[in-house]
Amino acid sequence: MTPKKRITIYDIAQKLNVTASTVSRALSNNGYVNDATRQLVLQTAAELNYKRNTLASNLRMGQTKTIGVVVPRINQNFFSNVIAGIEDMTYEKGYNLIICQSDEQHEKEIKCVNTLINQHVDCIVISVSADSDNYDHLQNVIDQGIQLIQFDRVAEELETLKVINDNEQASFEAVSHLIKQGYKRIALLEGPQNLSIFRQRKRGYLSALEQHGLAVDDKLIVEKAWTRELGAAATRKLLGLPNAPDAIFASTSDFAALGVLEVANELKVDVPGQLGICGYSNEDFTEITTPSITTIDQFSIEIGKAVANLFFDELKSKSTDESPKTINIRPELLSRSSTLRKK
Amino acid sequence: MTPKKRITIYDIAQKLNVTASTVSRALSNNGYVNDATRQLVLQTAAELNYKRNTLASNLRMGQTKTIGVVVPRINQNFFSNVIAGIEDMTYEKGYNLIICQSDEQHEKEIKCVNTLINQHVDCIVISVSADSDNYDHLQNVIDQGIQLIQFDRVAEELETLKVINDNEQASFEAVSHLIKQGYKRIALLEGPQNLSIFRQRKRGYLSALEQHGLAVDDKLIVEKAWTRELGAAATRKLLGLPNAPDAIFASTSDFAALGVLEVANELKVDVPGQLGICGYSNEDFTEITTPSITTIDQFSIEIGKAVANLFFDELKSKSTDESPKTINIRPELLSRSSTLRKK
DNA sequence: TTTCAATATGCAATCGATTGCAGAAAAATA
DNA sequence: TATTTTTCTGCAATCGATTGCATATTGAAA
Repeated sequence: MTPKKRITIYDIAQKLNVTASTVSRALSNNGYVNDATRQLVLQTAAELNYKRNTLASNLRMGQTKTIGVVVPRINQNFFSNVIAGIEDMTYEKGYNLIICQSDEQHEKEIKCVNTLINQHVDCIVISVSADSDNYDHLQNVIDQGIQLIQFDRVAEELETLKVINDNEQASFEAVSHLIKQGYKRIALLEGPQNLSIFRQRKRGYLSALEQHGLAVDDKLIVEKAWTRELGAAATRKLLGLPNAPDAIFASTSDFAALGVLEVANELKVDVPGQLGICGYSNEDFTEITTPSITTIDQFSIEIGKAVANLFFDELKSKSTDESPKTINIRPELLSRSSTLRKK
Repeated sequence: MTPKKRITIYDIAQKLNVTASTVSRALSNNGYVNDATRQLVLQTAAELNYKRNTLASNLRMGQTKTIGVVVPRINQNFFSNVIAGIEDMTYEKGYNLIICQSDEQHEKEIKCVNTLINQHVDCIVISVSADSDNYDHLQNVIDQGIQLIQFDRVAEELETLKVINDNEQASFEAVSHLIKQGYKRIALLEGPQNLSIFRQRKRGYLSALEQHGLAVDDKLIVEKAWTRELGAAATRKLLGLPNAPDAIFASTSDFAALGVLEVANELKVDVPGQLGICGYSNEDFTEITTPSITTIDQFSIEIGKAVANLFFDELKSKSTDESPKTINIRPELLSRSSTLRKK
């Protein structure tokens, strides 16, 4: 790779015996330029294969038309769908996405956010990592005057734009559904309680039990069971209890639910007959397993679109006085075979 | 959002009664700076919450420490894993990734590439979209002096660094495996033949048949069946033939294989007894289906790492004379239940 | 013909960080 | 003490695009 000299507006200017100002105006279609001159510039630019240096332009304009996205995992269905949703809306408007992965690590999340700040992105979109409990880095984003939008896993205490699911409601519905199907001892696989979404899901679980007059049994609540492996391990333990559950609500993720299902199949426990299983987030595979897994659709693509729309709305309005908006996307329970005892 | 004035090195300089040069040297640890001064600068920078403006820095340095990645779909397992692999290696070295999605559209791919060129990324990594057959935009990348690395779906005629799978070999092995399992009429779901990977896979299929003395039946070869839906449709057609196949090699993707399996299950065709199914690329779900699907692991994360390593190697060597390297990652056949007739 | 507005282009500063060169100060050597 | 070397800091240019202001030209209206 010879680091070739790139063509700049000065090269075009020189060739046409005009100044860079004129070339710039012609290219950006800004201000007065003689039509003949403009045509010449455009033509020469094409001939020389000129590419605008976005760095220089952005530096001058103080605006990058770039949105930074920080998610725990790029390759998790929910997140990649949200990203796809964002991309869908921002692409048309000529915005770019820089995508970072926090790997569920607080330290890496901080680094990602700082990089994005340094890159002068116009907006940072984030779903915080599991082991985050300090949000100085996000406060920082705000202090730097960068638009901050949180989605799904949000730090509630920060006053920012947010796009969230009604997790408590969805969780309530899921557990109510299980109860209506005749399940009586419903276990909960819960996520890290420093994340509000998992607190909300637990709340939904508890209030559904209460509303239907079922007692809460702490032995049926398993902490931090949110991977396939942890879901499997939890299931082994739960099914070994003297008074085993007849349903497991994997409020953490479908991956956990998959772990549950696999152990159930292995132990020849009939699903949904002896054990009901409900997951969360409608990963693709939930439809394919035998039996298919009841889960909750979060409308991930819509979340992404909502994020993008929030950003553009805010751009237009510029109103600082109102308190920041929160968009609530209503999730939907998808009842599938893994919980359908009654037809 | 009040677009606040950000702190620059000039602000720090002013506060300490030195020049920006000194501040810059202190912050980047470059050249001579008195130790006391350096400490002061560092401290003041922290106090004022200074963030380096990467745009300005990059403009000056002519290097962005950013790698652009263009893939057809972010949310396809194979690609997100490759990205994860790249990220893994580049993150340590302080490189950023800008990720773009071509949505399998040639036009969008061109736009993505141009944006990345404008952004002055140091390297562009790409797996071309399905409907690409013209590679001027890639030639352009090279002409602009930007390192270009192709992976998986590559334009063979372009002399660039490449990381590929031995598709022909893998395909050959898969079909040989089917033959050894006693399947005699093996259908092929083939991908768009403008992409070399699909041509190679077809070649592997053909040579395996030939080598084992099986005749090629054109009726068993279905064009462009590479989504779940198309795979399903193809299967319906194939199974309706007077002389139906006893195995289907979905060389396009596991999604197509899934479509095949679903139709087989629906029609109560026994898999692997009456019909063998083999997919391609080891998507997560292939392990979960009933029966699990035989497929080919492409070692996607390794591909990503290889890409990153190629880039860094090239950075070091700067040797232009050699012809560009191609790294061949050997894929591996994973035989699972969907093809195991004999134990 | 005079006057004013519209159009076209250039000049020079700006965005923020970096760096070669030069001069000054400090330290090391003769 | 004189001389050389090393360290420290400032000046000013640079990266490439944009834009306010000034000047020049053209055309239209008075």
